[in-house]
Amino acid sequence: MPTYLEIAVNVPQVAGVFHYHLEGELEGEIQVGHLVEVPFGNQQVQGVVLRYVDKPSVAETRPVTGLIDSQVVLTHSQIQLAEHLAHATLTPLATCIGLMLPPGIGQQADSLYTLQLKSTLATKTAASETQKRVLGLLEQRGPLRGRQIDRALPRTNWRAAARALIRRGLVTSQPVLQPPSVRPKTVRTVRLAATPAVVEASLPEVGKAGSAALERRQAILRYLLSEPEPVEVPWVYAESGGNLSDLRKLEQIGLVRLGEREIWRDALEGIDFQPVEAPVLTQDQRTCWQAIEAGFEGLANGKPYLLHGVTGSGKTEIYLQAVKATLQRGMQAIIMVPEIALTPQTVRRFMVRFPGQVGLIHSGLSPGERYDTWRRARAGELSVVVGPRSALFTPFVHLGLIVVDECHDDSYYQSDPPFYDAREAAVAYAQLTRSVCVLGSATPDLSSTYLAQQGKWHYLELPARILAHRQVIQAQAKKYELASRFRPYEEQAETIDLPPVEIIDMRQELKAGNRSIFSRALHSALGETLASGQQGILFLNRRGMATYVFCRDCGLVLKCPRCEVPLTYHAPNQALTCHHCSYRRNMPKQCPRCHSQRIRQYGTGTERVEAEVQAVFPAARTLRWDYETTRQKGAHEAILNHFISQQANVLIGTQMLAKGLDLPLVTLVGVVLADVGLNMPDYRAAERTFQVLTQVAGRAGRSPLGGKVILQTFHPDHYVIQSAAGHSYKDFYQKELAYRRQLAYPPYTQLVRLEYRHRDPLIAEQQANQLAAQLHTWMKAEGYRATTMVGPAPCFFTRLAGLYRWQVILRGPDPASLLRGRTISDWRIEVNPPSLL
DNA sequence: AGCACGCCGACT
DNA sequence: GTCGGCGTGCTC
Repeated sequence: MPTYLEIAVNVPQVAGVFHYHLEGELEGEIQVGHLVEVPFGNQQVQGVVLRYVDKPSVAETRPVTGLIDSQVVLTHSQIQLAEHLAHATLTPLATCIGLMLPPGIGQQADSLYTLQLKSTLATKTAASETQKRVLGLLEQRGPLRGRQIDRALPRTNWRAAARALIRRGLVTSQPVLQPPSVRPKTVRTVRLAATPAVVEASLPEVGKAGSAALERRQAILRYLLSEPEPVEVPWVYAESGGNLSDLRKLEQIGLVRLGEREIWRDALEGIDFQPVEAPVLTQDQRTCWQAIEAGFEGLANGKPYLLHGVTGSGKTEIYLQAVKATLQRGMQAIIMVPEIALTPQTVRRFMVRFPGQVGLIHSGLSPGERYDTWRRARAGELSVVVGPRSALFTPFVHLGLIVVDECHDDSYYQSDPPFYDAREAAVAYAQLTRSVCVLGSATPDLSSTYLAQQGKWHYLELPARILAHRQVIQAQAKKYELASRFRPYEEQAETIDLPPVEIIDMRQELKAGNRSIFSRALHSALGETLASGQQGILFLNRRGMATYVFCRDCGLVLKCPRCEVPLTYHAPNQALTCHHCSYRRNMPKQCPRCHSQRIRQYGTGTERVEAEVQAVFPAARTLRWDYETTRQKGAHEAILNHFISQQANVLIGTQMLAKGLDLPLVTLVGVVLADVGLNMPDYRAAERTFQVLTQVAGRAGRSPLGGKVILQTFHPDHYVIQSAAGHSYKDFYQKELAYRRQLAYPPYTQLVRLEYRHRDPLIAEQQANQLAAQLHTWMKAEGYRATTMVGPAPCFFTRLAGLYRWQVILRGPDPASLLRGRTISDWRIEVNPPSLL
């Protein structure tokens, strides 16, 4: 009776699982989680063993043909997580498993195409253009793999042509499966292979008398006589002056044996950190910590903790306590951060507190380094991993804690296939592994807070801004010869209020004849800041860069009469379009409300702001921090250091400014136009604007110098502007929640977004209409009465990389269930995406 | 009729 | 990803 296995094959298009049996020497060797090689159709492919089965689902199973890595690649919990993701995101299981393998391990099947000898003649009789191109390519470059031909002949259906050639016997194809492209790094070692007495006796005979080789080999042997363990060969070379050919010669004689030892490629190697003691917690922190500590005792009921704490309230210290508790229990921790480059300060605190136990994952790692971090975690050599969303897939066997720092950040959502939300996955994974899960933010997503309010998550709050310990503050105050604006907070810490926010009505500025992008208030505040040697930040909401149309006199924004979504201005034909329903109209000559002529599109970039600052304050040293200036590796850190070391005094930037940076000497934050983001045609536009304004306002006044925020807007009464200016999350939450309920958007419904891309706008539109009709049929047939369809309509960013985009949105209690089990090829399907642009 | 090509479904 | 089966449209 053979052993049967259920295996997920690594073929991205294949959703199902398949049954195989074991035979020969593999019997008894293969475990759940192993990466194996199996036949699949005509090909050899990789597969992951999911479970043993008693009865295969088919009469005839085929055998597993090889074991690719002797260690398992997935833990049992990871297999469960992959299954959860496949279900929740409508993604094939094999694709979800692919997320969990470090890059380089997973290899997909391919074919090697070889030209047959009679080809020269055949080239002439080839029927089609594509066939001729395939033959020509093979003639020129010899046998090629499918992926190489893909690169040489993009956007051709060369596979069909190749198939015809194979049928005619002009070309042969042979299935190939490449071995993993990453392997453990090893170093050569050497040890004595004979007894010391034998070695001593052989010393005079290991080379020609008087030769340099003899001396070198003798030195090698003498050194090895003093070393009982195998020694890495570079040491031997350094000690003896010998080389590899000497070692080979000695091995031939039988005096030494060469071996190999695995070594880790460690990106943190050579960096020394002094361990730092944990500070005493404040009362608020203690309360939060006690609740989380109960989770470690199994009292969390599997519910995650939402840690809501204003900027600088000490959330990281709570995470550090949780990590400490995890390690004390012999378990491991995953710390997710939005983007390492933007949060160097947070990352450093983990490395300093737990020296030698922390692994970092970031985009700068080589595949080999990433693979080694993954292997060290699997081998139990690391206990803490800090990284972006992919850090969740670290193969820890005894996971005890998952932290999601700045959990409101959109980078936790992978917006390319396979689409998944690392926050949702983290919560699910914590439940599967019975780990404690802590999600922290100063501005949690509405949906997260809603879950906490419903009692489905635990809610913890850190309301006070604790910026530093008393001694630090007093030292700073002394340095700047100032009376501190901090107040004592409990015994050890000091607190400071969030900075005051001044709302500037830009309509009044225009009426007063000020047409500059700076209001008079911002102009004078910036002048004062520069004059007193302090630093300022000017923030632009780049997402709002899309050109919408509004009236400079009354603030009216032109919206779609059907969708209540701002219309978007398109320069080429001067038309306005709704990106939800395709409504179009011409650009009006005057404002429909106040009949002012001053109605036009709006958009401003960082370059323009920088130029403006320099024009008004020629002595200002400006620094731009945006997509353009941070493309180079290490640019984030360079810009940050430049600013922190006061080589610049005005930092002009976009979203990145809102991430958890600690810039202590910033006393002024100017938001050039607070409402741009509000007018994006997206149900979360208000939420995102509130989050970014709150976060950026939190950058000001983090030192004894204090600080203030100036918020320029055309909508001074808008609830987002008002709540952000008042630092009132609760006000915003309540108002926004009411809107969501009214408009049936999350958290009251779930969404599925289906997107189609094509070079030809007409084909994209046709496909969208066709799918919409199909969805209607399914919804009707299966009684999806509470589910509504929005669209089809062109996406907000209509054209991306030369492709036209159309979308259909499904909104209802569980729209994903309508699509589960169906295949909709060529469409990108997202479940609960954070944005509908 | 014979061939190429596109589409679809199966692959354990 | 490959393959076979099928329908369509072109050429002989």
